[in-house]
This record gives sequence, C-alpha cells and structure tokens, in this order.
Amino acid sequence: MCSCTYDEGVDEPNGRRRRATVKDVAIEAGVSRGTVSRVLNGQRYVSDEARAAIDAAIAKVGFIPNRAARSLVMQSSQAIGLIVHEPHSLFVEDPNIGAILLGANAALSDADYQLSCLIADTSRDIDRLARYLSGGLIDGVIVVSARVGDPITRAIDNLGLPATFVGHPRDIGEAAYVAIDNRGAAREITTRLKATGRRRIGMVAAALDRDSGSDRLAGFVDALGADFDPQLVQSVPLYSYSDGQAGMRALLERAPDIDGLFASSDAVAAGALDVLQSAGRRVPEDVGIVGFDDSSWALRCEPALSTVRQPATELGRAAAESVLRQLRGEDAGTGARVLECPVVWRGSA
Amino acid sequence: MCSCTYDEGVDEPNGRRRRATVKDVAIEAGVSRGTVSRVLNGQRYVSDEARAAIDAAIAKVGFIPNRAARSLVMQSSQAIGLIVHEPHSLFVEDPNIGAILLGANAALSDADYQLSCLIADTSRDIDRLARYLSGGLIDGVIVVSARVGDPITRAIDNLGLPATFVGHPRDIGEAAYVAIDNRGAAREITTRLKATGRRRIGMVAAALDRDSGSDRLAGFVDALGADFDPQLVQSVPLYSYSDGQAGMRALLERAPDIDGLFASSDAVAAGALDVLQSAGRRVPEDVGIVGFDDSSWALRCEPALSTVRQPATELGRAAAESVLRQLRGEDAGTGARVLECPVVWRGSA
DNA sequence: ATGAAAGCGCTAACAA
DNA sequence: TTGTTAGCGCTTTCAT
Repeated sequence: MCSCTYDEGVDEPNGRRRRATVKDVAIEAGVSRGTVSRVLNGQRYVSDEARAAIDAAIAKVGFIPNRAARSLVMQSSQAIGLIVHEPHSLFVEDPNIGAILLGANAALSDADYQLSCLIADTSRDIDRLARYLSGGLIDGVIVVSARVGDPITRAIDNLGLPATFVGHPRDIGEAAYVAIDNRGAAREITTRLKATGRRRIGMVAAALDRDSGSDRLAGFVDALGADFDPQLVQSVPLYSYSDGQAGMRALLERAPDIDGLFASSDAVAAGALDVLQSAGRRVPEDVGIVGFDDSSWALRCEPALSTVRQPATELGRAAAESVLRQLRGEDAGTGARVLECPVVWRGSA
Repeated sequence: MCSCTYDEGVDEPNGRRRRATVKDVAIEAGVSRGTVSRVLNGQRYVSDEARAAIDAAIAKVGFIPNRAARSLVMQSSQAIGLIVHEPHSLFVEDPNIGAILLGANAALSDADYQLSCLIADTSRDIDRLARYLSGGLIDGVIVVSARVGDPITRAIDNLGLPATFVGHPRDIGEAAYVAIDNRGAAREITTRLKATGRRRIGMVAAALDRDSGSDRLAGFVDALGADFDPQLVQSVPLYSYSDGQAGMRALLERAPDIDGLFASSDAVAAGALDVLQSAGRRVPEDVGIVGFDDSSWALRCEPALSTVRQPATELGRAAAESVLRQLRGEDAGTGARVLECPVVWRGSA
C-alpha cells in the first residue's frame, strides 16, 4: 500500500489535530514504544499479535515516522546529495548533468536512498550548502563538475563526508571519483580526424579550468605531436554554443587555412560549424570537424557530428554506487573508476 | 568567514574525535547551553562578554549545528523540495526545467533556504518520495510538471505540506500555482501565423496529458475558429525532437497540402522542420512554422523559429516565493499567478 | 542576562 | 518477547 493514502493525525484534548508519533501508536496498540520501534525497523522478537495490533494502529492513527528524529538518533538520513556547481547558464544547457542525475537516482533508488540534488550557483549558495551538508541531513555526496580549488571540495573534506566526484579535479587528493578518459578519447578522435588527411587542425578548447577541458586539450596535443601549432588553439570559457561561435571566429581570423577542428563539446562544435558555414566553408569537404559528448546537438547538425559518446547515465550510477559502498564501509573512499567512451563517426569529418 | 574553514571535532576521553555539540561549546566558553543557543539564534539578552567567549569557543572546537536536531525541535528544516516528475528522457532534454530550478534556487537562497531537487522517475521513487516528504526534513515543495491524477499531488495533499505547482493540472484543487497562459499564448501565435496568409494550418500537439499540452491545443483551436480541421492535428506523447519528426511525417502523409504548422514546443518544431525540409518543402515559403518555449532549439533552426518566450526563470522564482509566503503564513496556499509570455517573431513564418 | 530542566520523536541497551 | 529508560543535539520556558 502506498504510504500516501493514510489519513493523518491524532485528536488532541484541546480539539486540534497533531501528527501521530510512536507513542500514539503504542497507546493505540496497547504496547510499548520499544515494541513499535522494533516493528518499524523490521526486527525480530516481536509476537504476531503485537505486530498485527501495531500495524492496525499505525494505519488507524496515520502514523508517519519523523525522519528528523530518526536521523538524530541514527546519525544517518538515508539521503545522498548530488551537488552541481555550475554557473547559471550552463546548467540549463549541459546535456550530461540530467543524465548523470537520472543514473545516480536509479542506483540510489534501488538501495532505497533518496537523492537530493543541490545546486551551487552563487558564493552564498556555497556557504549555505556547506552548512547544510554538515547538518546530518545528508549521509554522503556526489559532486558533479567541481573545479580545481573549489570551496565545495574543501568543505566536504573538512566535514569528512563520504563523497565521490564525477570527474577528476587535480586537487581532490585521495577522494573517490568516477570519470571518463577525456585525454585518451580526445587523442583518439583527433587521431582519427588527422587520418582523414587534414594538415592544419585546430581546436576550440573550452573550460580549461576544469579537468575535463584541460584533459581534452592534452589529448589533442598528444595526437598532433610535432604537428601541434599553438596558434591553432583558441580557448573559450564555457562548453556553450555561443562560445563555440566566438572561438571559431577568432580561429578563422588567425588561421584562414584551417582544415580540421576538434571542439571540446558538441555545443561548441555546433557553434563553430555554423560560423564555418556562414563563412562559406564546406563541411566536411573544406574543414572536418569533430565534437565531444554525443548529445542531441550532434544529430541536429548538418552534417551530423562525429563525436565521442559519454556514458553519462553510467557515470551517475557508478558514482552513486561508490558513495553507497563508502557508507557501508566497504570502501575507504579512495577508489577510482574510469569508464570507456567510444568514438562515433558521422558525416562532419 | 566561510563555515567550511573550521577545524572539526573535539577530543574524547577515549582518544577519538567527535563532532562538537552545544554542550562542548558551553563548557569551553564557561556558560550554559541555553546561552549558546541564544547566540546561535541571534537573540537579545546576551552580554557582550558571553557572546565573545561563545564565538571564540565555537571557532575553537569547530562547532557546526546539527540540523537534524534543530529540525526536530523547531519542526522545520529551512529546506524546500522541488519535485520533478518526468519520464527518463525528457528531463535531459527539457530546456525549461533547468531554468526553473535556477530561478527557484535564487529566490530561496535569498531567504536562506536550501533547495533540494527531488526527482521522481519510477513508481518506486514516488513512494519513497512520499515518505521522505512526510519526514519533516522538508518544509514545503514546488512541484514541476505534474500530470492530472499524479500520485505526488495526492501525497502532498494528504500530508498537508505547503506546496506550489508550476503549471496548473486540473485536479490540484485550491492549491497555489504559478503558470503561463498557455492557451492565450498559443492563440496569439497561431493567429499571427494565420495572418501570414496560410490556409491549411496544422499542429503537432505534444503532451496532451499535461495541462500545458492540452491548453496549447485549445489555444490553437480558438485561433482557427471555423477553419479548424481535426485532420490537421497530430497528437504525440512528448515534447521531443523525435516526436516532432514522427508527428510531422504523419501529418504530411495525411495532408500534403499543409502550409502552416504550430508545434507544441521548439524541440517538436525542430523535428518537424527537419522532416519538412527533407520532404523538399521550403520554410517559410511553402510552410510557415512556429514553436513554443524560445529555447536554444529556436535559434539553431535554419531559419530561426518564431516562437513564444517562456519566462522559466521567473516561474521558478515566483513558485519559490509562493511557498515561502505559505510558510510565513501570509498566504493560505491558494493563490494563482499567471506570467506573461511574449511572442518572438523570427524567420520560420 | 543567565542557568536549569523539560522536551521534540525516535532508537537501543538493559531488565524483566 | 516485551517494557523501561536513557539519550541523540537542540531550543525554550521558567526561574533567578
């Protein structure tokens, strides 16, 4: 039966209604609070009669356990936080975050944990978040898109809260994380782009303040080896469509002879593609272009983008499992897990 | 000072470290727990010396209040839930949800409330969610994208939890909500499309199980009046790109002479547009097409979509303010607020 | 202005 | 198997 069908409350001497407590249930069932608690927690050593009487009483008075009280005494809340630290705009655009959330939720749901997604937007948020996390209402956290030097990281570390990061900022120390091999994947797709015969391959490199961004650049450099020309790299702040446009414009100005492009994300690639086509370049004939994410942007481009598929749902699931393991004490919170991400080749290069 | 810089804990006789409590602070400062509590809550009637000693003690032992304990005694948690009830895929694609989240977070942040985003994906989630909500860890909720007959709605109603809906499912009774005038906006943009001289205007109508979906259809019917032809409406389940494609294909088959289209969302419009162009129709010359949302899809289309701008951030903000008002008892929880949404006209019609 | 003490609703250790 | 009791960490009368 769904808990939402209960009637609520208990009559007070003064005529008002009040939320039922274990005590009300105990009185109604004619047993002690201890016995009620045992039934609630499914423990042994409860007679069938007592159990039946208590179940009936619970339904009758519409008892719903108070989790704050339970958290207080148990020192745990059966809730896991997922912290998203993103500047305004990006949260709306980033196609991966939603999938990570869903993956994490699925895994936690199986373990009967509640996922609570917490967003850190301003510095004020960060401070409040730190207080919130330390309050005992959250047993552990998954941290998405942290930067190096992120105050959230410090706060979590200070609190000693079980945590798993999605991605791998350099300064999380021994903390557990799940990630994709950004560098390897970038290297692979750049190599593949090179193999289509391009001679002047550039990159619009977004989010270099994040491990994902800098690793993708590193992989790009790896792949090009001696052919690498720093003039052909344009850095932009965000993984966004408009930053892709801006980056491509700058690159085109500096190196009109460019014939290949690796963009840090599909959104960036889409922006670059539009600029390229407006400038009269044919894709893939004149310029080959590849992205990263395999998000809905990739399929909407004309031609569709060759890109790298990120297993975002799996990332969320793995992160949740990692936190759960830490909670069960099966894991010191220092594991790393790196997921595969295949290249998917389409028409843009 | 940021609370995350505190050292943590207090030494135990047995050599272990333990989280500091008010009692530790009281002992360290040489006062009683009551006085500490007064300082914590910024109450009057505390001497300057006591206050100074307590502040020092708090810093020294690294005290962080336990919110579970505070919630228990205060019967409130300073946290608001935002419930997203979406099937898998859509959460990832819907451009509005992220903006609503950000808007709500901003408003709650100003009031020093923590936003906790809770996602309901499976029926199991819903049940767990109902238990979670009833636990006293959440003071109120914002409900996004509920459907008619949604079990979440029932659960909230049973719990008597302060709630505000984003959107207006028919069966939320007197509950507070904030919404846009879907019907009016749909009527307006359809009228405008009609004014471009189209004779055979169709609609790909998504999500008719939601108030937003059915209202947009109603507005479309309003605008067409006697010209309305049910043959020109194709219903699809979701506000998605692929459903837009499917809907357009069906429509094209049934009515090859179609020369105008209203799509329930920009994503749907984008799908329809691609199908139309693949079928050799020119837009806007042969077929004029308009969408809804003014999301990033709209600008990426070629030509860019004429559409209706949804004030998603404002919606989130207004919903948060409504819940906050209920919490302060300034509002019985029955208010409605309808936000304007302007038509933005671009090249697709 | 401050301290003492009584709970908030729950669980768990100890008796019986 | 069950009842009793002592807290979990905090706020809040009620005295002083």
